[in-house]
Order: sequence, then C-alpha cells, then structure tokens
Amino acid sequence: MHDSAEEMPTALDPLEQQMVAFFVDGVRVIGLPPSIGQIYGLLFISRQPLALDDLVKRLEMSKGSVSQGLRTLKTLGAVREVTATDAADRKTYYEPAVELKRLVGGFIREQILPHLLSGTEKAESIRSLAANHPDQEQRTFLINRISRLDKWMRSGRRMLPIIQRILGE
Amino acid sequence: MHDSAEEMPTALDPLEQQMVAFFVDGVRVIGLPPSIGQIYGLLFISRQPLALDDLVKRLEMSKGSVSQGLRTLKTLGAVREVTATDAADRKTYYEPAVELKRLVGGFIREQILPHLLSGTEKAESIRSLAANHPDQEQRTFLINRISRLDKWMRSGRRMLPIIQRILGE
DNA sequence: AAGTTTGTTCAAAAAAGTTTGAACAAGCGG
DNA sequence: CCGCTTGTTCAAACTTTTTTGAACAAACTT
Repeated sequence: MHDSAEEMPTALDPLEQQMVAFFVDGVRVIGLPPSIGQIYGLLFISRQPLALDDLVKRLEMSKGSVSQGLRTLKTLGAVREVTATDAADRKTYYEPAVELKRLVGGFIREQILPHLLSGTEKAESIRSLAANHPDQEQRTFLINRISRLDKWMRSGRRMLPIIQRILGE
Repeated sequence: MHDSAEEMPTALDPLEQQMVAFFVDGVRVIGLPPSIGQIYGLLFISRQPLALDDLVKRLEMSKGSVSQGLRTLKTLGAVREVTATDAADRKTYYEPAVELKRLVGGFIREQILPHLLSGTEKAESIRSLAANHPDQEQRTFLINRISRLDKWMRSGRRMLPIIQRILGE
C-alpha cells in the first residue's frame, strides 16, 4: 500500500514528551518497566486511539516491546481495545482507561492480591515449622511473631475494598 | 579478643530460611532489594537484637550490604537501634519494628508521598504547556486529561491518612 | 601512639531486568 | 497459492540495579 493521505508526525512534541516522562516515572513506582509508561503516557495524551504500529513509530520503540507492553496494560485493565471504524482496517487500536478506580483495581487484582494470598499460605507453612520447636519459650515467641504476619495479611485484605471504594468517588 | 563463651551458629535453620525468603518476596513487592528482606526477615524471627556483624555472619552477606540495608530500614522506620546491656559492648544492635502501622507509615512517608507531591508539581507544569496549544478543541481535550492527573494525586493524598488509620487498628 | 573494634563509602563485579530484532504465526485479498 | 499486513515470541544484546570487598574513618584500649 502507498502513503496514506494523513502522515503521522514521527517525533513527540514537548507536551507529549513530558507526559510520557510523567508516566515513565509513575509506572516505575509500581514496579513496571519504562516502556509501559511510555506507551500508556502517549495513549493518555492522544485524542484518538493508537495502534501498535503508531506506538512503534512515535515512541521509536521495537515492535516486541510495544506488543508486550500492551499485553501487560491489557491485563492490568489500563487500556481498552477498540476496533477501527473503517471495516477494511484490521488493526487493533488502544485507548487508555482513565478512571483511577479501574487502574487501581487492576493493580490490586494483579499485583497486590496474589501476594497477600500467597503470603497467608506461606505464613501458615512457617507456623507449622515453628510448632515443632523443642524449647517451649522459644516456640511461644516464634508462634507469636508468625501470627503477626497473618494479621498483616488480613489487614491488607480488609483494606483493599476500602481503598477501591474511596477511589470510586 | 578471644572466642566468647557463646558461639553464634553460622547457618540459618529451616525456619529462619523460610522467614528470610518470606521477606525477600515481601520487600520485592515494594521495590526494595533482596538483601533488605533478608536482614529484616532474620531480625523478625530473632528473639534478641542483632548487630551488623551477626547479620553478616548469619546471612553470609557482605558488610557493605548489611550496612546499607540497615540504613534503609532505619530510614523507613522498620528497625530500631538498641544499645547493648553490657556497657563494654560498643556494637549497635537492631530489632525489628513489628507494628504494621509503623511499617506502612514509613513506606508511605518515604516512598509514596514524595511521588504524589512531585507528581502534582509535574502535572501543573504539563498543564501550562498545554495551555499554549493553538487549536481550541485540542487544548480543551488536553487540559481535561491533565486535570485528571491532578485529581489522581489528590485522591492519593486523601487516601493515605485513611489507610494509616485503618492499620492503626 | 599503635592496634583493635565497629561501621561507612564507593568503584568495580555480578546479577537481574529490559529491550531489540529476526523468526514465526495467522488471517486476508487477489 | 502467494504475498502482504498485523501481531507475537524469545534468545541475545543491552541497561540498570544490587552486591561485594577493599579502603577509609572514628572511637576505644592498652
């Protein structure tokens, strides 16, 4: 296919750059790689949904990174797929989820909850190790400490729905 | 000085290993290096406070790592220094802070709040960039999106004290 | 004052994480 | 069927973070 009527500018303008940088910093806080911040940042400041190919060109990033980044963002519920209005266009376009509730919800579901659940299990397994300790005093101390872990996990789980409710506005 | 009467065992027993592994995983979630999890984990399961030197020996970790790890843990308020009961002993001993409130409070203060504050500033600076955009419609869109960032930061700041209150029991 | 203990610093080595790009898969259109 | 478009996968290259260990500092002991 030849050049389309509309040519996409290649470099990011200063506003876009700043927004991308903002989200690169942002996602780092939650332990995600820069590429994901770049992708989400550009989607966030773009009026129309963008396809993988657009992101590759405008961010000067490899197809592989964009593909993987989009997958992570989808899993987190941080982007939505939209299909082109033009039926001949087979590309999948993406737009950002911009509701804090949704973003935090995805993060909690994917990154926090699994850890709280597996943490509870691990604490239980550690507790059973401690139960065998020969010295009575030491055993009491150990079980006491380990119970604390369990309390932490419980507090965490109690807190999640509250956080989500507050962010629901 | 010659060998003391009490010889510290060198390797971790299975319980200690599990506890250390538990916290290595735990601190990873909040973006801290494994060494810090190891240190906190061993302190957490130890009945008596431990000195830098004890941690080096028992964790088979370099003095440098333990020194830096303890500094971070102090900054986070996750460990407390205690001075030896024996006045001749010049070492500083450490015990873990085990109150969830305190741990989360330190994390929020050191890792979350700074980002929320600088994020608010950056959003403001991006907003002023957008205010110059020539196209009226596009400008409106941009300012709208950017305002959302500000709302996110605000929601975050509102949430922190609530989290802390809930964890206070 | 010289040696010992306790702890910090920081450059370099090692480990872990991220990105790239070439190869591959799947579907469409002629 | 063949070529083109769209997207995924994954080993290797690259980047960043973490850890190490040797050098240094401070403070005590003899």
